[in-house]
Amino acid sequence: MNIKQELPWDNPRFRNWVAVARACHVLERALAVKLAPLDLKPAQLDVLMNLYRHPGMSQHDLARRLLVGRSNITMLLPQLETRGLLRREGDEKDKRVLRLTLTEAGTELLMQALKVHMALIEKAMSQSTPEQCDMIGEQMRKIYEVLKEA
Amino acid sequence: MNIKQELPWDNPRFRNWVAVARACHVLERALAVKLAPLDLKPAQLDVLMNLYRHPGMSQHDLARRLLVGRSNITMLLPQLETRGLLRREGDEKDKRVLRLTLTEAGTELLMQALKVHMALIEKAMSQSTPEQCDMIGEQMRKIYEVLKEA
DNA sequence: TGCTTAATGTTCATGTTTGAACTATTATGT
DNA sequence: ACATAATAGTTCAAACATGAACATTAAGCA
Repeated sequence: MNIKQELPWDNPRFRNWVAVARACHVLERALAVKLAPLDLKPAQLDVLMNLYRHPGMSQHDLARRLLVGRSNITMLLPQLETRGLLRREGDEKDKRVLRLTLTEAGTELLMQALKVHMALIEKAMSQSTPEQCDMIGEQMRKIYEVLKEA
Repeated sequence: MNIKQELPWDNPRFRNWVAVARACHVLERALAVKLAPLDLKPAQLDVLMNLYRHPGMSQHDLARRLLVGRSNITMLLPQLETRGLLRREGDEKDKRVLRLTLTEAGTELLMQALKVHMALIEKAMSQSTPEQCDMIGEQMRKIYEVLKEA
């Protein structure tokens, strides 16, 4: 019985995806190290980034964008709110939802963190030509769309 | 004071990397769901895959390949060993190290899990041409090499 | 209107990941 | 040989993520 036939490692798609996953993983780890001086974790940076781009988001929307459970957000936010990085204010029309916005301090810290993040990404992506880089982004956005609801 | 100038989101490298991270994240989540019927987590699958490719690995080597702490491996292995999926045997020459190998059952389960994993990756990567796919893998391997020791 | 269903956020128990301190073993240098 | 360093693995407590059950509020519909 030839259990080994058609091994995934012979498949270019498999090997190449493994490379993607490893690159992601190693950049995430490096980011955690570089972010430590700011007393910020990658997950917290994700929160700040999303609130900057989408002020007034609800916790539910934030959870969906971060691909994370709602309870995770509930546990994550108090740390940032206590540090004065964001505000949670009840929506007037729908008393269930809490609207999230960055404070000045939150925006300030985000900008510092983005410098760190950006430097890492530059280091990683500067090896690709702009065309390659754009193509990668394009393919990845397709992948996200296909898997988002699977 | 123009804190907002030169925003990362205007930078193609940044936007494209964010797409990579999101694609990785969503595939990882989908994998966790599809693997649940086999009572296997993505982290455990990573262990099985690495032991299949590199039989006789030490726990330390495994930790380094998985980009994870050694204690994580210590906590992870007993679950798999108790299920009879792998063996841990002391090295003859160096009594500190434990050599890891898959059992028959472990190999069998790995093959089933790989079918699931492969199907997901096919779904994701089949949108790219073989040339695009190889280019992506090539760039990602470069990124891994650059960030590995940063 | 009332009743049912759905949505938002929280709580809590469980399982996972991490890093520092620890033991045991091997390597190195004098 | 002996003391010192380094290495492999474990333990433990703390941080973190997850999903189910829950309270509150809103929406749909008879």
